[in-house]
Amino acid sequence: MIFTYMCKTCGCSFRSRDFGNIERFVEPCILLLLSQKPSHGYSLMEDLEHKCGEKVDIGNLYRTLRRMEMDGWVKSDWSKNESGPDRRTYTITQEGLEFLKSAVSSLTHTDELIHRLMEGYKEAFRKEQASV
Amino acid sequence: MIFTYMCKTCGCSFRSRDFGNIERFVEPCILLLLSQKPSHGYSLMEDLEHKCGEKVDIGNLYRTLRRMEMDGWVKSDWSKNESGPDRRTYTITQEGLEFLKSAVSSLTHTDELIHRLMEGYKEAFRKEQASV
DNA sequence: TTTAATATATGATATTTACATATATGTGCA
DNA sequence: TGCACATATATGTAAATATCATATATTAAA
Repeated sequence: MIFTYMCKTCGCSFRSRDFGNIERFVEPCILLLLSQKPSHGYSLMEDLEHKCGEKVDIGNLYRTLRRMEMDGWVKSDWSKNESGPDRRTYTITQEGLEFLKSAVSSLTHTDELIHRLMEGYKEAFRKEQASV
Repeated sequence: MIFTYMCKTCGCSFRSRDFGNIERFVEPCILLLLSQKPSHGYSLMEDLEHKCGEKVDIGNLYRTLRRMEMDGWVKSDWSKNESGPDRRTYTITQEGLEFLKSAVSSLTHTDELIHRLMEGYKEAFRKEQASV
């Protein structure tokens, strides 16, 4: 999800990610899915979209999973697949469960910051909203 | 706000930003403050912490303000200061007000994704929470 | 005169994301 | 057989963003 800006000084257009993205938000989403049952990258891609509302770049997802294994939050093993290429199946670890818990806690704080901004916005633009 | 990870394969430690950060979240916070009255970088730094709960790196803040001016969301003028160095005073523009509105809208979506994750977490770990 | 607070700015580096591309297996079909 | 397509994993490159350090200058206070 990207959108385009126009530079005011030289007129060139440039691209940026859509506003509101939480850095590495996909990681607790992956961990929550894996806490229910082990899975592999391609399947997680579909579940992330349908169950978590997260459209992810598949290349990024595979790199993220390898990094999460480096971090000790998941571990992986190859599993045979009769109806297609073999799969690298990921399982959540105790450390992964602990990070998931701390991530939910951090997101509570993020949520508070969002609400603080939205409340301030509502208060500042109350009259304009009333007139609409 | 940063925290430290330990690499599981080589034992090296490395640093990352704290979890839960929203990319460029400081920008709508700045715009909301400027929608109330024009201000300058150093003063915004203090207001961002006390009114918005956002501790910002001052170097990053000045660079962000210059970028926001490039984007057309604010404009700046130098103003004399008898009790210290002169200040670059920023004023919000109509485009800035429009971006603030769209940012609040995007953050509503971000908020939904956070709540979706937190609800899923609560449901998955209900028993553990009950036993604590 | 030296220190601290105020005030703005940039250089270097690390991290994360976006987009493109490479590789390989199994299924269906013409 | 040859081809397209879905499945499946992975990496190369570049852009965007954040972190940390540092530079510069003014005013006031110790």
